[in-house]
Amino acid sequence: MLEKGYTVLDRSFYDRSDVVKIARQLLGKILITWFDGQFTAGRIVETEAYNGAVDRASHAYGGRRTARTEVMFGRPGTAYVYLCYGIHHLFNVVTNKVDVPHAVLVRALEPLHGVDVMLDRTRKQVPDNTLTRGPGNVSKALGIYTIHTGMDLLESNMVIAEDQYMVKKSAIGATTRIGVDYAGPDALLPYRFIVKDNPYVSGKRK
DNA sequence: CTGACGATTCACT
DNA sequence: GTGAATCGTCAGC
Repeated sequence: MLEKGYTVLDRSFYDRSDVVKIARQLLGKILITWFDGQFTAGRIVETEAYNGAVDRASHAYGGRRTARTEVMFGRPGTAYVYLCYGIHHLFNVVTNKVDVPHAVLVRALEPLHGVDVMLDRTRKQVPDNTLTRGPGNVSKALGIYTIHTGMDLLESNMVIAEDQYMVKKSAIGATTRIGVDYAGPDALLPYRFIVKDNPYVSGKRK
């Protein structure tokens, strides 16, 4: 099912303690879904790290464990999808060991496969750089909804893979996270990673 | 049970 | 730059 040359990331990639490092290393990796026989994939060009219990910007701040946040306490490599503003579905991948609620939000992709399907799902006419720009658009283009929360990204029809492509270190930028002003001092942390100059990267901040 | 609100996006001024 | 859309989640009563 996977394109030749794509390798699904192993559990060990996610099963590490430094979520900030994982967020940075996810740049250049490929998010793939094949729902209803429709294959869509894009290269990750923007991520944000959410550092669990000690991060005021995280849903799991203070170890808050509820029905919604429960998947973040689960196995590394699990999808955490939730509804934001009653409209947008945001896709994250859970990292670190069980009971440590780390997660990385995928904020933007560069489309690789299934652009026609993405256009259909987003009801757009032209494949411009807004197609998979911003976390709400990423999920919409790939067909990701809250029903997919808890899915294993190693053994399902939604995975993160890699190929030979590598993002140059000099092309990676780190900034503060978007839309987390409520997090006080933690809003200032450089936990957002982007591929500089990529047209699919969201936001106006550098 | 109720109310306030959000890891956003888009149309409009 | 401003504001609406829209609903699940969660704290509080």
